[in-house]
Amino acid sequence: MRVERAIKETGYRPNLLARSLRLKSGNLIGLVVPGLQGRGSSFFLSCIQEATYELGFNLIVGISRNDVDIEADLVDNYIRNHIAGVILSRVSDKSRVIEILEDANVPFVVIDRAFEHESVPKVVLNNYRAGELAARHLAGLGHVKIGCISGDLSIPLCRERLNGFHDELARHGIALADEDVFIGDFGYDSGRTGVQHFVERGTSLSAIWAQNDFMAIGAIWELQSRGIRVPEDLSVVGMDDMDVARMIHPELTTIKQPFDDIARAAVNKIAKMREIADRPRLGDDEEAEEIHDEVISPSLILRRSTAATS
Amino acid sequence: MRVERAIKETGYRPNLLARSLRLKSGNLIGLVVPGLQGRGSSFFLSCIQEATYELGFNLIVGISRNDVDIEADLVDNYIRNHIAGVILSRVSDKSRVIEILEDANVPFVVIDRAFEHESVPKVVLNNYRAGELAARHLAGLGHVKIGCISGDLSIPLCRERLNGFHDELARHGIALADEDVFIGDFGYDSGRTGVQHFVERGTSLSAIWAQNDFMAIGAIWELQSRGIRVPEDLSVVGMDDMDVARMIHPELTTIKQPFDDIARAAVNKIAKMREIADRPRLGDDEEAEEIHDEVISPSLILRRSTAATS
DNA sequence: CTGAAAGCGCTAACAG
DNA sequence: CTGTTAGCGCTTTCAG
Repeated sequence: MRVERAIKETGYRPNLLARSLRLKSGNLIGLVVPGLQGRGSSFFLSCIQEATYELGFNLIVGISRNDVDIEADLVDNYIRNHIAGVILSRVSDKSRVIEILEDANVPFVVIDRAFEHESVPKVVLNNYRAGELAARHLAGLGHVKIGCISGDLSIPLCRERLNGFHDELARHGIALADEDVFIGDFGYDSGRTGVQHFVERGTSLSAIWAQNDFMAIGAIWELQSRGIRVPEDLSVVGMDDMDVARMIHPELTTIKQPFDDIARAAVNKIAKMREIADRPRLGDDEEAEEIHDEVISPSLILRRSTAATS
Repeated sequence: MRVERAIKETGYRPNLLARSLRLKSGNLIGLVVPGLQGRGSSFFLSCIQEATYELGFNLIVGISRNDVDIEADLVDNYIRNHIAGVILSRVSDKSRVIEILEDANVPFVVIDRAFEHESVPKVVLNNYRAGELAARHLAGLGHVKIGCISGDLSIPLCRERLNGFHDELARHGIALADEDVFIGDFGYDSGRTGVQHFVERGTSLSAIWAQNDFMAIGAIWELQSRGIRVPEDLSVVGMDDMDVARMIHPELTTIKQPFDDIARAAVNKIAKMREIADRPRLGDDEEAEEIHDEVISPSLILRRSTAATS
């Protein structure tokens, strides 16, 4: 009582480190991403930071640069700092971090990556639905000769997107030929290469869906520099809805990936897992508290890079 | 000796939290940025993360969203986590964080912001030189009617850029009229507004320098949508050399801000300050160990958005 | 050179 | 309800 008043009056700030040491869990949440360049990572990071801050956590950011050793090192470091939880973005199959985290009994969530067999807590976009949305939009505009610039099909996420795209086109009676699918790497340059590929093969596409905005922008760039007008001659749809989607000419029609929802869901999940771990186990029937995967829905953002066939 | 060997063999990982508590300084470096959206923050962040990682630190990222209270709260939180040092990006004049950090005796560096009177450790771009480079390039191409889309002139950094631009033009016998300087806010939209402003006033510019790439891209967008060709009718130079500079049509000639050098210099500076603080003071003549401000040089990146006057 | 002990600032458990 | 105490895991200091 007396001491409490004194605390208020002095404006006392507890030493969080000592607290974390004692509690064996601190106020730090760790994020591991392969890189910050290529994708919408910037906005995404911003959303995660906001979500962590709102829940009173600090965010540690680590970049693995697609190196599983660095990745493991980062996570090891986090654990030794008594991290409260870890958010893993697009971890590779060879990654050891999942078991490291499980061994250390640290809550974690995988985002932006669909594992096939492993059962890990995750928050993912409904990628199949993203493909469907793109296909429905293009088919609705009357296009029948449609191509896709995909990511590597060994990545489940890309496969799902392509499946959704393919299936929805089929429902409209449109076939997606293998030669009309170009495999890119999510970079701007591979969008350009994709168009080069299509043009050189002499295919007469009237619409293209690229599986992210950067490839879509690269595609538009290459089309324009070859005198092919967008959308008059060819429609292009992107994916993600990055800032740049509005900055090019014509503004890019795209499938929006709601990064803010994904970020918030991931942080909330970790907070919940930590809570459950802390709670004293009253009995085995607590098993009902199972953590479910979160699935987030994409949506179509209509701009000016698509048009109806004439 | 014996215990050391045992440590090696067991693969023992020290608890960094306990270590930090004991040492009163940990392996965390904090970064405070106003936001991650608008500017080159993504690449910049990536560089800082890399630099911190190489020196064995973890990076905490905080976003102040231009709110001085959030900013202070973030820094307070860092301090209570025994942060090893803090990198402040573009702190405002009203910011209290500087004194908070000084009171707590925590090493910090200010980047991407030139204070006028305060003497704080900082790593800054030579902004005056950036203006000079843009002016020299444009003047060298034969332009004489040249405009500038600047940032707010109450920000010293913007003033310096404009001064360098103005002075170098003057050296080429070119006057920069007040009405040919538009004040933007570093956002894409204000680049568009700037061009609208110039066009509506009926000024017949043949070249524009925008103080960042986003404004430059907005300007190009607006010019193109009004049927003004870049660079045939009007040359545009940007600043920063963001990824998007290569993604637009025509590719953007710009003044490169070497984020990687700045990031590395900032982290090194903090590491050095911490070292000095730890070192037992042998005498007052140690004052020679003064920390100097680091000044980084910009450079011109030649692409396709500028051309000689015909 | 090795080992024991103190203490960083906190919380949880226990005694008054 | 208040106050004391032990201990989180480390480093540093001081004895042996």
